[in-house]
Amino acid sequence: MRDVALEAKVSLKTVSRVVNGESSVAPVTTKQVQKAISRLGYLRNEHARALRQQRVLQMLGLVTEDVSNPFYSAIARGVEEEVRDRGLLVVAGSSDEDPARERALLEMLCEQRVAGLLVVPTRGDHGFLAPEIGHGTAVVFVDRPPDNLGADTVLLDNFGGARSGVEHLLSYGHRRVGFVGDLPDIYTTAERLRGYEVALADAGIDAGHAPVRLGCHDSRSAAAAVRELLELPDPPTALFACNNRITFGALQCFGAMSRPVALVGFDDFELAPLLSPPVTVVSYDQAEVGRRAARLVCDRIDGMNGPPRKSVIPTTVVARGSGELKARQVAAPRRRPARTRG
Amino acid sequence: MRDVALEAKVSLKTVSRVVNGESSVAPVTTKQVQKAISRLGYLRNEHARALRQQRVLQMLGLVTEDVSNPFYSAIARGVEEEVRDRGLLVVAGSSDEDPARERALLEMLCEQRVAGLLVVPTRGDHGFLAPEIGHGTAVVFVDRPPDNLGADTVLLDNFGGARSGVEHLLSYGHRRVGFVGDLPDIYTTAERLRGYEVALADAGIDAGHAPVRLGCHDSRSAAAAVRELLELPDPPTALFACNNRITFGALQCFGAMSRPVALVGFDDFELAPLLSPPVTVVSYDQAEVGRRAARLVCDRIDGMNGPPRKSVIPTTVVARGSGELKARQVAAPRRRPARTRG
DNA sequence: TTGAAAGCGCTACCAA
DNA sequence: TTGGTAGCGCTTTCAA
Repeated sequence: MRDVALEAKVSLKTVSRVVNGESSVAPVTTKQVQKAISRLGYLRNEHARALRQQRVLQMLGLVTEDVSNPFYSAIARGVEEEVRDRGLLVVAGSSDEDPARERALLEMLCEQRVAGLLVVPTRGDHGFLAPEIGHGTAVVFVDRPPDNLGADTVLLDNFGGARSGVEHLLSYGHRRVGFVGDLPDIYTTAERLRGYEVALADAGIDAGHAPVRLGCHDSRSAAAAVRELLELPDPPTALFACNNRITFGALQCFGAMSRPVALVGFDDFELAPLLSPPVTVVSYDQAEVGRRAARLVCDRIDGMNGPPRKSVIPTTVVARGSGELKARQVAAPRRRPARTRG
Repeated sequence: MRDVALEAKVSLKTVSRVVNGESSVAPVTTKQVQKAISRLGYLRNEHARALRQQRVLQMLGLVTEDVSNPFYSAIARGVEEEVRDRGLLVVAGSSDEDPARERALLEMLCEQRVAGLLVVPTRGDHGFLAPEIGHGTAVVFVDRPPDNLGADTVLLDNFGGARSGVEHLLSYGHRRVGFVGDLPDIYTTAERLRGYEVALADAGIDAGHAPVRLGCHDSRSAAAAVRELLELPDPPTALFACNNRITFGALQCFGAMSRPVALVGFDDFELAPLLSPPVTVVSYDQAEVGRRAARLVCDRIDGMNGPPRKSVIPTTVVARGSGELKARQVAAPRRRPARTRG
């Protein structure tokens, strides 16, 4: 900026005024300065601006489990759409469900003085964010509530969605409905499992002895778990898949079977209508999760005070075929012996 | 930091030394300072650091067409993995193929003084980046080369991949192979179309009259284009889909047909093996695109000079079923009249 | 081992 | 309409 001032033969302050589009500059001077700017390829330094103005960076931090998982990248997209007009950029990082990595990311983002933070929290305590929130950083928790911390939160209707999905299966005559999910210490898994159990209980089915497999974090392990369930002495005729990865695992497993059992999965995905049978899912507006979180965080940036707010995104069952197979249509699976015994 | 100094009853400089882990501080002093830091919840200000040190922000900017497209989010993931250990964060933005929006994003990122820029360029001139590159910003172009600018580039083997994919189809006896793609002013489309044409020409087929449909940017329009091709008087018995969106469109269209034509698509996707028939694709390591681009940009950040480099990611044909239908197996499609005529 | 002072690039404030 | 000066929070340099 100093160089520009020299080049244009005006004062530093005048250049500053031109760069910031202040009105009180003579058109001739403005021209001169702009010429000097483009001659020198000058670009104003946001650090110095932010420092002087006691401002934060025009960025939002977004920490999810994995930026390449479609669920999270849809959220990222929603956030971006919502804050585009405010000139905010989005810094996205993947925690890989590792609390240490998540904390490292969040602390880096705080040091960079981002305007706000959107977090899909891993398990464990997030109390370390309390001082930041105290210092004015806007923090919103997404998809899972924070442990040990009061902060704005956007959640899905996990319980209601899972319950409706399972009820949907029950309404087609199934009595033996399996559940496959990730670790139950993940909030969404626990809530969906609860929805499943309540749906069973309401139908007079003993949820205590229901065919449940947990701890599946990828489609491979989910496929193995599904196979296990289908090889039980009294195998389920229908399956509830707790998230998109589990659904993919179940589909992998079905690929090897002559006839699939009924299936409803939590999370919609682009190719669901193209599979055979097309996959019935518990669906919701994924980008809206991001948009709503961004709105909450912007409110706080704009100075809104008050107690933590909670926003819940509704879900709907989208029937496509896989969830409408009737219990009596589903063949009692051929009792294939496990490979090791074969 | 001043407050911490007062609280710990030491000088500003001593606090700075502790914060930066410099060795020349007495252990007792260090303890005191650390206590004061945690009491006050102090966090150092990266703006002031960057300003004083004439440093750039510890961030990489990544501008793609759409962060929620799996192809681009896989790249983002690759970039993140590669730079994680260097403590770099990734700011990701979507251009939506709009040159103005892309330019706005890139200029914001430059103003924020990011350490480097990774760009999947839209059509149009990128000469406006030349001064930035001159000022030392590391820029790498990804997936498409820059117009009118010398810069490091990571590309796929678009030509070779498409050619192999089409040759694969030809080897199953097809003589009438369709091509559906996006606008040909997108570099990847043009290269893949060229690969298609060369493969046809090498097989003695007149590429000039081949069934080609371009300008499809989403799966909807791709599905319409595929339908058009299949309703031609002399319809193709095989189809080459120019990218993942086109492939999805073709699959949508096939869903309504009794028997699909042979299909090979550029870009692999998670559910490809689960469709019926499983989808044969031209595949490559998506995350490696991001990793390699990140390596190039880091080299430049580390001061490497020299002429622009180009890195080409190899592709392979992954045969799964849809691309191995023989020409004589594919039924001459029933000549369904167009809806308006029906 | 510790501290004082200068200055990074910019804008707020006051003066002309 | 313009310009000078101070200072944002930090690190660098030099001195004690």
